[in-house]
Amino acid sequence: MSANMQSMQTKREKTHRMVLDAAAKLFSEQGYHGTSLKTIAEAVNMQAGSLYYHFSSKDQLMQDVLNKSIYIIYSTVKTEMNKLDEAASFSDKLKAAIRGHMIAILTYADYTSASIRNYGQLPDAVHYASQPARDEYEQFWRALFEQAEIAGAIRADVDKHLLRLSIFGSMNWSSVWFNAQQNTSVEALAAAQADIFLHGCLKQGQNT
Amino acid sequence: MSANMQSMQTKREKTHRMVLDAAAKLFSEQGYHGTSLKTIAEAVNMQAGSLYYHFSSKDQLMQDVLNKSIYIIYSTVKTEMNKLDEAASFSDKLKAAIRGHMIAILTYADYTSASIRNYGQLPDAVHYASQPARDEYEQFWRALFEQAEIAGAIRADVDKHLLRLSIFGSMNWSSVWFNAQQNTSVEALAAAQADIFLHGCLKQGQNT
DNA sequence: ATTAGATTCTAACCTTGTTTAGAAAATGAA
DNA sequence: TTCATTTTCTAAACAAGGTTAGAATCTAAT
Repeated sequence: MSANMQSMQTKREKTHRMVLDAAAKLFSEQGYHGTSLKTIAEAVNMQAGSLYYHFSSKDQLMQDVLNKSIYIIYSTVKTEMNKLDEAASFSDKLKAAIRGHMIAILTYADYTSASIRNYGQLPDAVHYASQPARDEYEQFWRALFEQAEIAGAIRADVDKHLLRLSIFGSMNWSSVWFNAQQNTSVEALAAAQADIFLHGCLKQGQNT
Repeated sequence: MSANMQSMQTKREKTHRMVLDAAAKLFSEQGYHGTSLKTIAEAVNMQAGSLYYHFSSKDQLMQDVLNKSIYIIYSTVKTEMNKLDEAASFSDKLKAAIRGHMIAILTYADYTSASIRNYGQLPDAVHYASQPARDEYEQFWRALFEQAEIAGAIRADVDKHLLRLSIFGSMNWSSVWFNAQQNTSVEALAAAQADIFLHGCLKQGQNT
C-alpha cells in the first residue's frame, strides 16, 4: 500500500462511489424495478456479477442511494440555516430552508430524484430502512412551522400541514423538470420558489 | 344477446374495466415495472394469461391507464371552468382550474397517481403515446397564465413558467399523501391549496 | 338440451433478472 | 520478478416475467 493513501481514496472507494453514482442516475431515470444490475454494470464498464464485490445486493445498493440522498438534503438545509443571524425572522428562516432543499435537490439530482421518484414503490425492507432518517427530516420542517406559528408569522387561516406538503411537492417535483443546462441558476430558482410560497402570485389587493 | 344490452355494460366491458382499475391501483402503488401481470390477474381472480383476452400487452394496459388518467383530469378541469361566469376574474379562473385538477386527482387517485408516479419511467413507446394528450393539457394551463398576464392579475416579477410547475408539483404530490379517510373534503383541500398559491402564507405586510 | 360464441385456463416458450462460486486478471509491495 | 492481495470476470443456478396457442369452461339464445 502506497504511503499517501491516508488522504486520497482507495480504488475500492472510488469504484464504490462510481457504482453508486451510476445506480442513482439510473434509478432516477428508469425506477428501481426498471433498472437491472446489468445496466448499472454497463454504465461503469463492468459485469453484473462484479457489482457484488462492492454491494451485497440490489436492495442494499438502493438503500445506500436513499441514505445518501436524505443526508445530502438535510445537511444542505442545516448549512443554509446556520448562515442565519440569531435574530433572523421566520421569513428568512423559511427562505433559507427552501434554498437549502432546492440546492440539494438540483445539485444532486440523480440521488434526490432517485429517492423521490421511487418513494413508496420500493420493497418494504428498503423502505423501512430509510424511514427514520426521513422522519427526522420531516420533524425539522414541522418544528420550523410550529415556531413560525408561535411567532405569529404565518396567516392564521393557513393549514400548516398542507402548507408543508405543498412546499415539498413543488420542490420535489422540480427534480423532475429541472434542466441544469437551460435553466437559470439554482439560487435564483430557490429564491423564486420561496417567494411564491411566501407571497403568492396575485397582485396585492387583488382578491376576487 | 339479451334485449337490454344497449344501456348496460356487457360482461366484456365490465371485466375490462375491472382489470383496468386493478392495474391502475397496482401501478400507482408499486410502479409499472414493479407490478407483474400475475399480480394484476390475482387482484381480479384471474390467471395472467387471461388478461390477454382484454388487453394486447402490458404496455397497452399502461397506455390505457395513462389516457384515462389524463382524460379524467382535463375533463374535470373543463367542467369546473365552465361553471364560471363570462366575467370571472383570473383569480376565480385559477381557483376553478386548481379545484378541478385536485378533484380529479383525489377522486380518481389510482389512475392519476399511476400516471404521475410513473412519469418518465416508462418504456419510450408508452411514454410517447400519451405525450400529445399531456401537451394539450399543459397548453391549457399555459394559456390560462398568459391570459392572466395580459389582464395584469399576476405580479409582474413572478416567473409564470415556474409558477405553473410549482402548482403542478404541489397538486400532483397530493396524490401521494392524500388519504380519503382521514383528510378533510376534497373541495376544502382544493380551496386551501389555491389560497396558498394566490396569497402565500405570510401575514400581510410581513416582508422580511 | 343443444350449440355457437364468449371467456378463462393450462402449460409451455423464451427472455431477463438476481445471485453465487470459483477462475482469471490486475495491482502493488518486497 | 515474485507473490499475496485485491478486483473483476465467467458461467451457471434458479426464479420470475411477458407472451402465446390450444384446450376447457361458461353463457345465453334457440
